[in-house]
Amino acid sequence: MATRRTMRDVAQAAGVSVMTVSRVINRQPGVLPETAARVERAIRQLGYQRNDTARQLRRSGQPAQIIGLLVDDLANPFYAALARAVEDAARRQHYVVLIGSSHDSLDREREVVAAFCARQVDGLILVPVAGSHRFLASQMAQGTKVVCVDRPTAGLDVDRVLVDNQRGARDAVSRLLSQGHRRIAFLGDRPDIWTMGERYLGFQAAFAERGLEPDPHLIRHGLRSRAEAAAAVASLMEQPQPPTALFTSNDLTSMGAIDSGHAGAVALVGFDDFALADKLSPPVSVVAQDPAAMGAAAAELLFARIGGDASPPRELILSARIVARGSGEIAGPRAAPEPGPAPAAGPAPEPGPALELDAP
Amino acid sequence: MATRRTMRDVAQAAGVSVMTVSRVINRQPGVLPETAARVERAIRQLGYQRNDTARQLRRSGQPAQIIGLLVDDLANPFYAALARAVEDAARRQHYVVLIGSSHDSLDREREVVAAFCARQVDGLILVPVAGSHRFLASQMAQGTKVVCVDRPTAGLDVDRVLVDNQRGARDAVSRLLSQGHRRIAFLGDRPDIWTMGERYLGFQAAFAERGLEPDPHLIRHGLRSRAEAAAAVASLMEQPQPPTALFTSNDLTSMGAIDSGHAGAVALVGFDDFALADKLSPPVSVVAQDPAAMGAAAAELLFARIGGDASPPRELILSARIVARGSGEIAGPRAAPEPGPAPAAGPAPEPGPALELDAP
DNA sequence: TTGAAAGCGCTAACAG
DNA sequence: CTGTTAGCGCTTTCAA
Repeated sequence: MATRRTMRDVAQAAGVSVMTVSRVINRQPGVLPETAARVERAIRQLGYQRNDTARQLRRSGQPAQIIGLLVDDLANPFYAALARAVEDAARRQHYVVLIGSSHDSLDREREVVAAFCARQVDGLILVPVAGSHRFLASQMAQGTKVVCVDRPTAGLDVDRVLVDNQRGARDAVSRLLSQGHRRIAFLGDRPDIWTMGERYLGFQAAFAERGLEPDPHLIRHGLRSRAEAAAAVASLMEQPQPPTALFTSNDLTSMGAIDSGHAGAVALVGFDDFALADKLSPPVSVVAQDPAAMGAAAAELLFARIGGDASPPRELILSARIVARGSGEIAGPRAAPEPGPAPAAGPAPEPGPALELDAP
Repeated sequence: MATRRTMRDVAQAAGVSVMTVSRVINRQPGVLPETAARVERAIRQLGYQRNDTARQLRRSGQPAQIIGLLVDDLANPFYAALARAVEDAARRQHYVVLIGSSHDSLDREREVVAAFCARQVDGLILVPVAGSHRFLASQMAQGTKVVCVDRPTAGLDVDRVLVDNQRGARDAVSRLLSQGHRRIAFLGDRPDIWTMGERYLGFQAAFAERGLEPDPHLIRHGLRSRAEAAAAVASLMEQPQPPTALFTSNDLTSMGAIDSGHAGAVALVGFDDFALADKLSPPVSVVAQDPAAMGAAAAELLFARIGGDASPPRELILSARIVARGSGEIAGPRAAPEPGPAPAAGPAPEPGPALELDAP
C-alpha cells in the first residue's frame, strides 16, 4: 500500500529542486545534460511517474487530454466498433477515454455524464438516449465540448454524426415493394429511439411513394431483444394473412427473425449489418452502416472543437448502403393492384389461402 | 469557452466560505438547513459541479474511484462483452472506467498502462499481451492494484481470472478423435498468445491420451484474420491428404473456416462461441467461454483489492463448456488403427484417394 | 455552526 | 541554467 512517488521525492534523490525535475519530465530546454541525467536516473530508480491530474489542476485552461464516450450498450458489436474507432483516434492524440453505457436510460446517461464531467473531460462523444438533454447545456457552457453520434439530441445544437436512416429504410422497403411484396411487416425496437423513428418513417415513405399503405396489423414496435423479436415474427406468421416480407429495423430484430425459423419462407431485409449475415441460408440482405467511420468522424469533430474550432455546429450525414445477399431478393406475389386495404379493424374474418411465393 | 465554476464562485454567490460549500456538496453534517439551502440554490444557478480531480489531490490515500481496463481489441465481441461486465460492476461502485486496446502490442500496452496510471487509477484490469510485464511491478509497488483476465502475466504474481483453455481444447479434440477423426487440423492465431498456447497444448494432449500424434502438416499457427484463416483452410484442403476435421482455436479462425466454404464437408469445432453459430449449416459446435462472467469476476477481485484485501494473489479458473451443435458431430473415417505416421518430411509424394466421410 | 490556514502535486512566472 | 514563490480547486485541521 506504498504511496506514490512525487516530484519532491525525485528532487531530493537527485539533489535538485522540483522545478528542475519538472523541466526534465516535460522535456523543457535549459537543463544541463548532466543534471538531466541525474534526474532521469532518480526517476528510474524511484519508478516515478508524473501525476497528470495534479498537473492538469495547475494548467487549467489547457486540455486535460481525456474524453468521455457514452454509448447505448458496449456489448453491442455496433457500438463496440464505434468505440474502438473513437479510442484509436484518441490514442493518436494522446488522449485517454472514459467509457460508459446508458442502456437507454436517461437517468443513467445523466449520471455518467456528470461523473465524466466531474473528472474534467475535455469533451464527450454521446449516443444520446431519448429525452431532454438540457442538462448538457450547463456542461457545455462551462467548456465541455459535445458531439452526438448515431442519434441527435432534441433541442441541443451540437455537432452530430448521423446516418440517413429514413432513406436507408425507404430504399430497402422500396425494393421489397418492387419485387411484388405488399404485406411487409415492420419489426421495431423502442419507437422513442430516434433511429427507430426514422426507420419507421422510411418504411412508411416507401409505401406512400407508390400510393400504398402498410397493413397496420404487420407493425410491431418495442421489441427489446432477439427473443421478443422472434416471438413477434412467429405471431405475425400465424395471422390469417401473414406477411410475405419482413423489414427488421436493427440487428437484434433481424437475428430474432432468424431465430423464429421463418427466414427463407419470407423475404427479409434488416437494418444494420452483422457478422455472418452472408453465411446464413438464405444470406441476409441488410442496410449497412459503418460504425467505425461514425466513431472516427465523431472523434474528428470533437478534437477539432477541443482544438479551438468555434464554427457553428456541424451535422455530418453518412448514408447507409444496401447489401443485397439474397434474403431480400425473394420475390413477392406478382404486383397486381391490391384488392383494397385490409378490413377496417380487427383480424380478417375469412382467412384467405396461404400466399404463394414465386420461385427465386 | 467559459471556464468552469469553482467552489469559490458558489461561496461568493451564497455569501459563505468555501468550507461551507464543501460541507454541503459532500453532505457533511453541521450546516444550518437555511445555509445549506442558500448554497444549493447557488450551486444550481451556477451549474456548479465538484472537480473530482482536485478533490482527489487533497485526499490522496483515498481511492480516486477510477479504474483502467485494457483489452486486446474492444471491437472483438468477446472483449466487448467482458468490458461491458466490468463497466457495469464499476458503475455499481460509483467508479468510472478508462478503456484501451492493446492490439497485441506490448509497447502499446505499456503506453496505455502508463497513461492510466498517470491518471491515478486505483486499479487495472488487464488482458496482458505476451512479453515481460516487469514494468507493472513498479506501478503495483506504488499502490495500483492489478488483475489479469483471460491471460496470465509471466513472472508477476497478481490476481487472475482464467479459463481452462487446455482442457476445453483437449475435450473438444478428444470428441473428434472418438468420432473416428485422425486427420484433424489445428488453426491458430499467434502462438505467443497464452490462450493459443494452451489450446494447442490441449489439442496435442487429446492425441497423446490415445497414443496418437497429430499430423504436423495440418498445423497452422499465426492466423491473424478471418481471411488468413480462410486461406489456410483452403490450402489444407488442397493437400494430398486433407484433414477430415478442423479445430479452429478462436472465433476469428472459426469464421475464416466458414468463409473458406469447406465447413460441412469436414467436421468443425471452434474455440469461442459467436453470434449465429447455431444458425449456420451445419450449426457450428464450439467450446464456449463466458466473457461477461470473466469480466464480472475480474471486477470483483479488483474491487476487493482496492477495498483493502491484502491476501495472497488468487487465481480463478473458469471452465469452458462444449456446445455441440452439429458441425463437430460429423463422423470421421472409422477408427481403424492408422497405417503409421506421415512420411518424415515434405509433402507426401503419392496423393492417396480423397477420404470418404461417413454419412452423418 | 462556520471559517481561516495549510497543503495535496504540479507548473507559470519571475528571480538569480 | 537553476531555484523561489504562488496558486490551480479542493479538503483537512484547527480555531472561533
